Amino acid sequence: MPELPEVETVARSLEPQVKRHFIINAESLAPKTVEVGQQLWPLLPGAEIVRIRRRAKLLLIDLATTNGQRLILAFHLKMTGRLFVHPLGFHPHRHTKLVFTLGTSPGGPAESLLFFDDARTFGYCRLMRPEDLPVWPFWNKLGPEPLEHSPEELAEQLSGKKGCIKAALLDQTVIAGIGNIYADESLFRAGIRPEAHCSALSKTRLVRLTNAIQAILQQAIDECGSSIRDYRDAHGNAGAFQNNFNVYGRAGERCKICGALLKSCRVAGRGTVYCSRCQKK
DNA sequence: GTGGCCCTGTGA
DNA sequence: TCACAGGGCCAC
Repeated sequence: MPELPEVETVARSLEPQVKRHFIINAESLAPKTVEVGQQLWPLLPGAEIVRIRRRAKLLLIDLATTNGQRLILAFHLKMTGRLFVHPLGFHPHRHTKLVFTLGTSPGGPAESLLFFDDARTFGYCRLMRPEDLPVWPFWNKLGPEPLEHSPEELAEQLSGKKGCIKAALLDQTVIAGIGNIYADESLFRAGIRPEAHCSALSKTRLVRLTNAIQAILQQAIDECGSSIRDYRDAHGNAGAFQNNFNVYGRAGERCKICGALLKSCRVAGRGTVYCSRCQKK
């Protein structure tokens, strides 16, 4: 569920709570959650949290160890991953995968707890050195950030692709950070059918689409993301953008623009909702 | 290209 | 009870 706006919101809400804090202890309650980097785990105690940032749907925690080495904790929240800061004494529950004990000096005392919870266990974390990032295939292949390039540049990314436009939007190597919700919402706003072939779309329509992507992602960030059921920011607050959905989750309801019944189908293996009157191939 | 897999909570 | 939700990866 967390897509670009949700991960951005988590990063923004997490940073003021943990930046310049030190990891006193790092405990993994579910070994599979740490996909890569268990051998670096002993370096975590004493490490300072320098920065929280986002790339695509990844949340990155930049760390400086006691001997000045840099480390990166990369989280993919997938559908149900959450990062929360809790007061000391807060107990892990059945979905808690990682517990970081934090303090404001390297040797303690402990002052707060950072939990990584994940009900569906699709999420993961990788502990890496900075030089490991560019040789991580997933990272290496990520496409451009949709809010850091012009609509024309993003349209160019989509223009040569084979297959349907929704599959291209979900492909993280084409444009990074878009998932099922924002793909459907962007296609609706641009008046394009999800199953339209990229090759059949004019440059004008592709630019209309990339403009829609930018507007929707920015509005979603401004509203702290979309909360369907699981997603919360690092304070536990829900987002508000779900109130603006035109199509996602509204199959069988009326189009807000034309009143037609919204249709659902499967495109690129994902549940897809669209308006057959407002959206053309 | 599609479909299965990972996994659990939800709702019909 | 069971379909469904879905990001990324993999086999086909």
